[in-house]
Amino acid sequence: MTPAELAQSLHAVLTGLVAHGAVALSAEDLPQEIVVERPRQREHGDWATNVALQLGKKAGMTPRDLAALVAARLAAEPGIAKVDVAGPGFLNITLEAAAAGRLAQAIVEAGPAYGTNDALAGERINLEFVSANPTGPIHIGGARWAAVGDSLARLMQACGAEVTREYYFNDHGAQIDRFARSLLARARGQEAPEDGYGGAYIEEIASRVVADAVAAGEPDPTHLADDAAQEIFRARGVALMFDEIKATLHTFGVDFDVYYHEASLHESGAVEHAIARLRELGHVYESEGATWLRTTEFGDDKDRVIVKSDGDAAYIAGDLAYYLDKRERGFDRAIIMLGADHHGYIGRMMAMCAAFGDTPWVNLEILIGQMVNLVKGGEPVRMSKRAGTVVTIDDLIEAVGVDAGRYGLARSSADSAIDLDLDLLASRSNDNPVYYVQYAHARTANIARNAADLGVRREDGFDPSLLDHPSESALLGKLAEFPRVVAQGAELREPHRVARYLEELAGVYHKWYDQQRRVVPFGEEEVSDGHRTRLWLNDATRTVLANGLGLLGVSAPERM
RNA sequence: GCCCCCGUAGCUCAGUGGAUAGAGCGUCGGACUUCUAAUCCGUUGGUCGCAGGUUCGAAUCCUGCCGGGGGCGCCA
Repeated sequence: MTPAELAQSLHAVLTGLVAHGAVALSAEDLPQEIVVERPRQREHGDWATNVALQLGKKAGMTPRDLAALVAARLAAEPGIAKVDVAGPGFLNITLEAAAAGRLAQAIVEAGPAYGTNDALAGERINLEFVSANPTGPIHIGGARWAAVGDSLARLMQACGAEVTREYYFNDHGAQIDRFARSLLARARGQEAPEDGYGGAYIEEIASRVVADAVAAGEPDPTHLADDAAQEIFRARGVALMFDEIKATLHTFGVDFDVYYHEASLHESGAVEHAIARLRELGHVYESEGATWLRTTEFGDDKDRVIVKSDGDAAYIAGDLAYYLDKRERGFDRAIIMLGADHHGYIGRMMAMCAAFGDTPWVNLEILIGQMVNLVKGGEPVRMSKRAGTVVTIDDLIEAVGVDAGRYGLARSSADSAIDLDLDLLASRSNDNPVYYVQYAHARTANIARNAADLGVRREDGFDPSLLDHPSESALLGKLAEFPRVVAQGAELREPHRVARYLEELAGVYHKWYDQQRRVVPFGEEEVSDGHRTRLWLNDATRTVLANGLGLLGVSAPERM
């Protein structure tokens, strides 16, 4: 019996009480979703609900009296051992071992589907993340969005959404020009320009641009006039840099469905189209030689220039066009993940969304994630793109591997700035919780192998009433929480909840392993239903660990 | 000045109104002749930044302060 099933039973009981006039409430007063949770104290039972506390006042009775009414009826339901009223009016529910234990079989049979739901079924979501400019390798901050964004996409897919992962590829504008000038200068053996980029990768890309051009039978671009040379370095350099970024992300387990070129918005007329649309809607005006969007009408602090007085589109014009394009491509919801340094854009972006007639925070959602600070030897690491002292995803992968890197970045709330201790991560010690979780999975796999060798087969028997040890009850309860974690993680856009849950699950599993060790028969012992049933439980745990790690894009090793 | 995020154990961090606030690491001490000790058990550890408010109940919601981080361009 799962918490969701209990919630249904509770709802049925309450509906019955209302129908019989035992409680002065109408059916609409009942909460849509009755919260059934694990009580903190295990001795309080398997599950608890505060529903009587919530409804007591509305029903004109004390929460305890209401709880007592519910308890009497709920206790009569099959599979429920007892229902207690505690404290101010909590209902503490204890299940019969068999009712709790059947979950093990249900999980194994559901396999990869266990934990999924259809809360977002039919919803088309465009999730834009990373979107780092191709002027250098992706640094540690971008790595955080790669890990968190990809996991969020997986979570929303687990809830039935159709998710498109999108990377907005800025190949247009002043930063790209600086990048091209930096490449050219380096190729000519000159100092990087004042506002340019430094670092070894500039040298590498610059020499590859020259080599590629020569190999293609073109003249050495270093010898061309500045403008022509710079254009070659821009086009080829951006392409090379972007290929590297894609390859790195792929190694990191993150692949995008769409790489959207900013330049294409300007070339295709999408920008003019968006501006024309806004003009039609009456939100555009001309002033001081520039074209403005009246964002203040929709809550922004000031109006925004969309076409500068020199006739060039302002950066936000690209955002306007891009958002409209996403909507016209059929997405119900555009979600954009940005770093904390971009939070100031939220106001204008939401105003822009409203100006198009859409609903802010429904059709457009902006997630802000805080910074990643690096610590090495107890000292903060200063990063500088110009000096080339940037810690990149590649550095991270090299130091700790993909699994530890992704897990380390995804296990903290994006609302918190995190300190990544490079020494700790690089030490490859078991301080890293990813090993704790992965080891639990490897252990389940190992037990399954041993069981198979000794003739313990799931299909030969399953008796859930045998799962009556406290550590088994704890493990079953934790397994039952998984679907709720998935649903909440997706709804709140907080993949870190999955990681935290897995750490808890691994903990109760390791404890069970330590206290039971009875999946495989010892010595002359005959294989019994006890062994088989515990194998079901072992394999159910394995299923959930694998499903959870899958949501984080972290591997679930069979052996460690 | 205005806006956003954070402030919870020595450290890194969980905890979207519920019961005695948790985990890992760290300290100290235990457990491998049987399925992986990358594990487990015990021990140590807290004015949840401060002050008010909301209510049956606040780490959680509201207001004000304090401290840390980030941001407030006809840059991209």
